[in-house]
Amino acid sequence: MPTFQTSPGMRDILPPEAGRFEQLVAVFAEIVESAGYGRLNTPLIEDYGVFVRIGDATDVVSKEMYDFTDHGDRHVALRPEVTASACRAFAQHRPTPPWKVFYSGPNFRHEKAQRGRYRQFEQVGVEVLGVDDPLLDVEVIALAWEFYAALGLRQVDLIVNSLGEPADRARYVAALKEYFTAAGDALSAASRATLVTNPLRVLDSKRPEDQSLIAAAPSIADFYDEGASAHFAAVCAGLDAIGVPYRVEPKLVRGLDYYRRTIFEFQGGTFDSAQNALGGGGRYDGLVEDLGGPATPGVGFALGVDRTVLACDDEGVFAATPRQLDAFVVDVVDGTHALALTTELRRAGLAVDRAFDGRSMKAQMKLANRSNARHAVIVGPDEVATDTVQLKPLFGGDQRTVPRGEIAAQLRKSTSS
RNA sequence: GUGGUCAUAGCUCAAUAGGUAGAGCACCAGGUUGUGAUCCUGGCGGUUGGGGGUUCAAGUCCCCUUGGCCACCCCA
Repeated sequence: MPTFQTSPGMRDILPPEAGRFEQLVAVFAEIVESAGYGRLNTPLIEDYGVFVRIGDATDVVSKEMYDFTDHGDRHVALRPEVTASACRAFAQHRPTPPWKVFYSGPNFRHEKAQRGRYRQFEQVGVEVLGVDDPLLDVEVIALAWEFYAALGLRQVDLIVNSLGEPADRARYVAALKEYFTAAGDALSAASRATLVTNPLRVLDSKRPEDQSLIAAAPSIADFYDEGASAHFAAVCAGLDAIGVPYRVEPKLVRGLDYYRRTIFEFQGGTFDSAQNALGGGGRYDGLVEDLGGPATPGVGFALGVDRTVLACDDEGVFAATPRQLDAFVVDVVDGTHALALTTELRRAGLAVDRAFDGRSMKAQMKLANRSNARHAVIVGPDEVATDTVQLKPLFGGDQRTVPRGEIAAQLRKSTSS
């Protein structure tokens, strides 16, 4: 048993899996950069207060924050998400809107881990600040949609809803409170507690005894004012126009307090568990202001990379693909010829590996095979004497003798063909 | 944080009612001295997650502990 192992909920991601994560982020970056989004890097550690705006009543803040007091006696926290940081950055630097940014990186939540749910988890996401247009909501949703499609995922469901304007939401919350309170003991004890702290979240209860009550609960759709109603209608019409399939779910609420109007969530169809959300987002028009900036509309999403990768596994898409090597140098003389050859070939722009420790030819050939290189470049006493190398294709084809000076050119030729 | 469940070689798993731990894969080395992916042979490899207890004897029973998984809480 090793003396040390990863902390609970933390994990190592080994090659080639870590490379796969990297590639996934690259796919995401390509899509959003092509749409005019620029990368934003914010600190992993922020003032605790930045994240409190996510919602005092949410567990994310009340009990799952990785917070501590630093040596300067500042109350800080590891970020549980990036949206609040992005808004803080906007308020601090005041870039000219519209400000379209994307990010990727780790976030932290101190909660009990499960598969696809770690204390340190990766997210990719976008945020746009300074635009009220519902067509932007559509663009943002479409980017996430295209991302899943680019990975090859097919079983992803898009759920959308609107929480209305703050006043609508307040009236709805009041109505919900009244409705569930009237239900009395018919509502589970746990949900009755939730009703006090965060009434909207009662709709998210998965307790069987609550389901019929939830189904008959008032619908947010009946509380929109004209503006919110028009905004949401425009979002739906936009999605229709570009052929992004979605389902309107009036009972969809999201956990964070800052959401206003449009909210959406992507669910993985292959997950046979409650942990089926791949990502989600929405509008958070008041957040920048809450963080001390000017009143600024905002919309964005965050997608969980860990679960997305699991979804890819389930659907058998986006497999890890290690770098294809051009050649593997086998030196059965003393290893120094491999040193010279790998250096020369790498300088020539080729991807090349070799063996060490003076292993037998058979062992080196096994390594060459395992490396998945296209060719083995073999150097033995005979080759040294004649200033040549053996070039052996590892995926079929005849081995041939190549003058030492031509190996780079030969390799490049067979690589490009 | 609560509950359930599991934990044996690097990996996937075996081991009758408690009786001194096995296989496959992987890895390494050979198969008449320069060539891999197949095949054959051999080898390395575990104080059965850790600690304590019951017993003549524990991988197998009990307690504690650590971690995974599942559900809940909550959330991406």
